[in-house]
Amino acid sequence: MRADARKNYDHLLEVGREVIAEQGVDASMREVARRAGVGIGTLYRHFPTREALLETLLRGGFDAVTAAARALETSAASGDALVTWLREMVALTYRHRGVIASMTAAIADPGSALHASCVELRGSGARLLTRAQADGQARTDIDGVDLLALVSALAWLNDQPPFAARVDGLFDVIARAIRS
Amino acid sequence: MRADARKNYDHLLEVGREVIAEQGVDASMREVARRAGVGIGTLYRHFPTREALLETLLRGGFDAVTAAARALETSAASGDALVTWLREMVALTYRHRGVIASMTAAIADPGSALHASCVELRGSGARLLTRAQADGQARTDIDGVDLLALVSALAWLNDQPPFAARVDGLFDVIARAIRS
DNA sequence: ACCTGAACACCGTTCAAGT
DNA sequence: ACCTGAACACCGTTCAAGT
Repeated sequence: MRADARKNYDHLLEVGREVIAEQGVDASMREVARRAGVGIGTLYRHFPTREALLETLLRGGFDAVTAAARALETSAASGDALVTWLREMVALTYRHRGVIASMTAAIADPGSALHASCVELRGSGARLLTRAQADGQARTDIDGVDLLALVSALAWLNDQPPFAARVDGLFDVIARAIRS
Repeated sequence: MRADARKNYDHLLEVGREVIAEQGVDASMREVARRAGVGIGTLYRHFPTREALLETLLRGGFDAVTAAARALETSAASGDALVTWLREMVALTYRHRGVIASMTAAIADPGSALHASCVELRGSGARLLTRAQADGQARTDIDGVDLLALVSALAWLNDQPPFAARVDGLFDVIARAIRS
């Protein structure tokens, strides 16, 4: 990549992160280009679709949680490990408003650039769940998909102004239900 | 209202219901006008904002659930009555994809035409919860807002293709958590 | 190679002009 | 009174033209 292109690429990512932090994942691509002081065509040259920009922005955070989950797999208390994962997932979505919608869309669409990261994320939670279930630390009538659904639901609540303040308490309700 | 205006009004509502059923609450107003065979200005004359059309379309269903909840308040088993209300709420949102987002937006915005209906809906659930709590049929560390949050989360899951198939099972997880 | 911005096909909403 | 559709200010995305 040419030096000027590299500079634009990096700057677009930086500005993109800023704008998404302010306005959520539905922020306008044109707005990103404008703020980056770059033609809209330049943005689309580097990121052929808005999902492509989002993907580059979000993958890091997703993979970090997956990595953290790997570490949790060998921790002592399997029930606590599971709840810690839940908490990290909610925190992840807290950092980027609306990200959970991107995640469920990516899971549903194998063609999405975020698909692999999301499937791994789900797998990391599923392994923690299985271990907790084997230890009698989690109810056995749910699986990894249900787990992701429950954490996604909490994340969604976090994005809804009338409910955001309740998420801490609701987290406990859900966490206790999972540990039953 | 003049006869021709009345006809347009009714037809717009009918077509609007159709389009929202097909495409969810994010459907295009222009599409509604086109299908109704009417100028876009005519739609905006009758419904000054997309929320106004949505409100007219949704209020009936909301108020029906509120009315049903009133009847449940005097039913025998307070715990079962609460779960029945939960089930009706999820069914309500099942009928119109995406309606739950309109509901939380309406709750957050007192200026919304749907605000009153939604607040009443929340109140109807809160009364059923209070009664169940008094009977020892529901956990006492949640209130009406938490209840609406949980049912909204289920409704949201119902709108997400990767999770929709799991909602029945997850409903039980949540319902049991509430009755604890 | 890379950048630019006009162009295309959309959107919600407004409003001057017609009946 | 009411209807119409061009107009405005947006959007995501594409692409011919420039450097």
